[in-house]
Amino acid sequence: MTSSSPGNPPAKRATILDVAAAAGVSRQTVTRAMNDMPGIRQATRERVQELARELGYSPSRFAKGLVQGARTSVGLAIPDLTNPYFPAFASSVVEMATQRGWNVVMDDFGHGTSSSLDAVARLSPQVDAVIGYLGSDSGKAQAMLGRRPVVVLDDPAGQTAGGISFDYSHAARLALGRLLAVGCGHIAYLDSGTDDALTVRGSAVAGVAAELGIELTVLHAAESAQAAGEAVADLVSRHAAMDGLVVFNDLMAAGALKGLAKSGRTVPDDCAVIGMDGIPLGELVTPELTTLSLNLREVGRTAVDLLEGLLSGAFAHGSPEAQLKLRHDLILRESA
Amino acid sequence: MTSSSPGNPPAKRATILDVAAAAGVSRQTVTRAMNDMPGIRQATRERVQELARELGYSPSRFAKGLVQGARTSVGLAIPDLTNPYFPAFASSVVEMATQRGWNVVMDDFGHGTSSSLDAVARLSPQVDAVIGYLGSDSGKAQAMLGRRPVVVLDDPAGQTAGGISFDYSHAARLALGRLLAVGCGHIAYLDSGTDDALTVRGSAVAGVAAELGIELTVLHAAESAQAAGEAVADLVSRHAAMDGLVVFNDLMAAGALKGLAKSGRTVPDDCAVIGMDGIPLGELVTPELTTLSLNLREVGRTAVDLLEGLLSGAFAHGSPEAQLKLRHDLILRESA
DNA sequence: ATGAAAGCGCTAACAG
DNA sequence: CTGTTAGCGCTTTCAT
Repeated sequence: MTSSSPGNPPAKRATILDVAAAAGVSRQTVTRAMNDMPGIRQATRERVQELARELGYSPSRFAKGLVQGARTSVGLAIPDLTNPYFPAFASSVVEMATQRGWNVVMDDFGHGTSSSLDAVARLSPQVDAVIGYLGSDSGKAQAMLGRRPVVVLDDPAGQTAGGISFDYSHAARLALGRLLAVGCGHIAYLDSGTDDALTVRGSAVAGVAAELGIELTVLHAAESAQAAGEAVADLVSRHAAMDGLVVFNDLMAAGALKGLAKSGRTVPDDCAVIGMDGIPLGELVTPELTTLSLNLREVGRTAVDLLEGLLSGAFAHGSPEAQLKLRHDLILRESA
Repeated sequence: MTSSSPGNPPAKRATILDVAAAAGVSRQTVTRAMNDMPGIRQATRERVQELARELGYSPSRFAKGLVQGARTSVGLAIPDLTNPYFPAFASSVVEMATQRGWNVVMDDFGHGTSSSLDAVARLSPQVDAVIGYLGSDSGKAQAMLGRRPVVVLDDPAGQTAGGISFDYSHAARLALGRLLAVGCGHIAYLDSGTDDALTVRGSAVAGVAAELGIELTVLHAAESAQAAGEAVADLVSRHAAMDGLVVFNDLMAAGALKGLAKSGRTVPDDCAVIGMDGIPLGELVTPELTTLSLNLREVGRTAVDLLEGLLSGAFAHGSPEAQLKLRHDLILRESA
């Protein structure tokens, strides 16, 4: 342990004045000692630092922020840290933010019944900006933040200061093209969600399929590997001819692989499978997953760059330059 | 967009005084309006709120924190968000912290060359406490934080306010017992790290093996699935008799499964494999991974409960009651 | 229902 | 090299 003896009650925090008094100097001298500023004798500096340590003094971040105009802190709102896609994204955001000396306050609204708006409400008093997967509530989130910029991901129509969306039509063309190329004649798409409403990805896939004259079977499952596996097993039992499958994301695709295996189908021979995301998980499953891959580091970097532009005034809030669109690459592995 | 018209420069933030002036009231009235406090006429409240929105006013968290004595904010220091174990842990910490109205500042020190100490240094000015996987630097981290408590995970000898460690001997007994029970005669353990030094887990496994009279082959690999796969493939080519394998964590175990498959070994028939962690990934790989499972929600809850006790003074910093030990369960799936 | 005064803990700008 | 003064933006008394 440090000098704080065990059992110390949650004693009132020491302030700079306590240290100054203990050292018999002014508080300015304490400031100089603590922040390694010039204009102080080395002996004084050390004595003050020592005293500060003994008193367990640490400067109030509020007082400091108030007077110095804080380092920026960004809120990161994530639906579900349990889907490996999101930590991968979070990781790159944290890295980029750290490089800039920002700090990131994380909120995961996946558990319990809380929504992205709850997350933003919790974050709002703590941060200068928000980056997040907010779904269609992003407009309300921006309203909550006022002038502070929100960068929303994957909500193409979002009314926020900045947005990053994905070119799912391009992705769909890549996937469907591949499936056609390997000779699939009966293609299905597994979307996320439990009702019949298509997600943004879903409608892009459906649109491209129509364009290509593909008769697409669409099915739905909750956004988990297990639900995906069950949905696929069910489909296979009713629709034996299916020989090509595109899945909403890699996590669900991993579940689909399981479901297919349990139904006695071999991938890719009986049925080719293409996921979406490009997370490392895809290389760990068997067979390894062919997938529409996003460069997660690029997504994180883009989000942070965009936010920086918004914060500095280089980009106007809500302007077209602040609406970016990223593309997937098709990574061929074993499943298709 | 909100009322802030596009293209607004990073104008100086509006303060409560600006709003008060615009509304022709005093700043207390603005405070009352913004915080839904009583003692203000409804009409006034609405007018002030409207003006505040128009001006893009949001209260300074520093001024507020200074005067109110902040909500607590905890730093979460994580080695690598890319290993699914850590986000799973982070997720439960975030959930528990959110329940208490705390907010969590995340730092991932996995990328670049930064260390856990760098992370703590970045976090230190921002937080009231730290929870994290800090390795053996935890003592220095506690020194950096002074009186503010550090809860370190997986550093049994750590000199911190609180600690949570794991009973690896118990885990090792479970795993080696299982391998013996399924008839393994040549057991290996794959540890994390590139030199010959054993990790805490490694020495527990070695100790129990000795206790049980097992001649254990120990190998090392960097903490990634790929490195683990290569190490195992290499071992198998030199040591064909190996028929049982315990692995440092599930991610590496997943890689080991790959390595074994590529070497033409069938799991579990040719070689049984047991991982450690119990993350969902284990159910997605083929064959599904038998593993020493930690209840991650419990770990997160325990860490946050412990921190709460430390913060409130219910537990003395560094006392034995603040050193907790958790146990793994053996979850039998397909790989052993 | 509203306003005035005081002060949270710190650092920047000047003194000395 | 050290101390004094002022003020960051807000909420808490306490008046009115």
